[in-house]
Amino acid sequence: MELKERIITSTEALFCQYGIKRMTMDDIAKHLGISKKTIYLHFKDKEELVNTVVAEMLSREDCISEENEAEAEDAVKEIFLVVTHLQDLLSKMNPMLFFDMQKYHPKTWELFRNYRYDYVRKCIEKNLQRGIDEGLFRKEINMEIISIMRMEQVDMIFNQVAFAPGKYNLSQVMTEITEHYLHGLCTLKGHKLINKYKQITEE
DNA sequence: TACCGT
DNA sequence: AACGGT
Repeated sequence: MELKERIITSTEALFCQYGIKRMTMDDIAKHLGISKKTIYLHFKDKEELVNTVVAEMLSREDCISEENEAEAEDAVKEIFLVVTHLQDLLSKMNPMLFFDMQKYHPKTWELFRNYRYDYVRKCIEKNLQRGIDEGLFRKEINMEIISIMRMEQVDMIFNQVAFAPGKYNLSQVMTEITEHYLHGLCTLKGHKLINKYKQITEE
């Protein structure tokens, strides 16, 4: 693997484990067994490194979303796949990553926000249309409003005021909120699938 | 690696 | 004092 790629990959792993702030450029260099100077040969400053790492993670998410869409036999299943993937992702990530981004890297945070409002919302709308076409989601819904609501729901999971971290874990909150979302969305035909996939997931 | 500026 | 940057 090329050195620049190695720097990105290794930094991503460190950020996921410890957050951004706690990882100094010295730490990153040490973990790679290279000198700081070498990092600065490929990245102008820490800001640029952070940006590149996050952009890489987001572009990987694009691919996974497309895979989920193709693999799922219907729109309800697609939501289950997305949630499972998100839970897996979150379990490997230190939430500090998000807070550090917000607090110390506003440019990167904006990239992240834009991604959510452009790409993620398109995915949600596509899923809604799919579910309607398949007769699984109620066709009366306003897709724009519901897609925005769904994104806000996912944001809420991180709201530490609403969901005290010690009291609930992210997976549990995510599962509960998703189930509630599906119940408001589905037709009778869709509800049967919720129960079917729920049982499979619980096993 | 040592060093400087913030 | 600690950390980004040289």
